[in-house]
Amino acid sequence: MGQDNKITSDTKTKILDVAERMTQTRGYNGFSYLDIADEIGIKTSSIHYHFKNKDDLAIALVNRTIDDHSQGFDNIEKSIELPQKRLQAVIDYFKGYVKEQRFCLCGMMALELLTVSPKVIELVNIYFKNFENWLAKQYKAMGKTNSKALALSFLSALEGSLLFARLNNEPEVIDRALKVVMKT
Amino acid sequence: MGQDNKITSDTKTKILDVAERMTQTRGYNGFSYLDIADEIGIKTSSIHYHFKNKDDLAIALVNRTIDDHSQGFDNIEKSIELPQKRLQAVIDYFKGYVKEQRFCLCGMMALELLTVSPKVIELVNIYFKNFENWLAKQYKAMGKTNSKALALSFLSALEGSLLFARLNNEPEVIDRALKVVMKT
DNA sequence: GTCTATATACAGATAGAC
DNA sequence: GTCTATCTGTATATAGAC
Repeated sequence: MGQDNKITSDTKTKILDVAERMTQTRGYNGFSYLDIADEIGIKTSSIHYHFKNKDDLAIALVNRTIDDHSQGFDNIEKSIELPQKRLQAVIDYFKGYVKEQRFCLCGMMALELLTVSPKVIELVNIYFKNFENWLAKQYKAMGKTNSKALALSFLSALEGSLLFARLNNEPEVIDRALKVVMKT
Repeated sequence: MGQDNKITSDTKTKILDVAERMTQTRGYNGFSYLDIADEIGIKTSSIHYHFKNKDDLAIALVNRTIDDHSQGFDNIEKSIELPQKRLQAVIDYFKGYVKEQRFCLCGMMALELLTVSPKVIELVNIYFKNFENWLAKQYKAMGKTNSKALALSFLSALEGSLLFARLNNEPEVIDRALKVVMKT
């Protein structure tokens, strides 16, 4: 989903890229500025220059994901005609997380709810509202009257099955878990 | 699910109780021995006496949850006749987590996959296998031929919807998300 | 079984030189 | 924009007294 073309490779972007991956793989409380700095080959004070504190970094991460996935949804709609196939494209995108042992960034943040700032949680909610609305739009285009309910079921099954798929490195678990909401 | 009757109140049990709640609310990387000690009113060295290191604590937590939920499943089968109602009992149990801002303990551990020991992950897998098998058993009792697939769908939707229900303190989200797998 | 005292390591963060 | 140096706080953990 979104652009795979990370053109820029300035420090700020590198920091975001590494922090994003670490948040998805280890959780937001599972890595430090030193972890990022060491991987990039800079000092922690340089990270503080770009992101005054870790909370700023979290906000930047979620904001970037909101934008990135928003573009991703647009791209899917432009390139794929059938709503059903569009949903499958989303599934395939998340299946791609499994091999890298990534979880959904906003899902991870949502789970760390009580340890991050309210601003981050507010943004996480925006991310999921966007996601849910887009899914409902697809179900509506499929002629479903209960499109909102189906969108919630899809999203829940997606996040939950991603948890299990990642646990044992079995991407196909996602397909199996979502079969019910795909042929409803 | 399981026994609500925590009879013993010795230090070891108190530690487990607090650590369990903190793991479910803040994540396993979201609290320290000092957090536990302060809440109970003891010193961190006393925790180390009962659990040599934090990994031992994690293992004890997951083992206790496996036992507790195993009993819970037995109790549900003994007290409820209809498989459909049994599934609803499980849903209601997890809905109870929401008001306390708890997530599934093993789900949380599964998400922190790369920051906990292999032994913990092994136990988390056992927990979910037990859960899945019990669910499949209920679906089979309902006359479903695809009981294994339904069990996976149920479990995925449960974990995923719990994430969203907890995010905004809306227990009913779980019911809405699971409607599809409940009337399949 | 719980404490005090202590050790080592690392966390997030800032001041100021270059 | 990145560095060195430093600060304060906290993490996990151990030794040994009581």
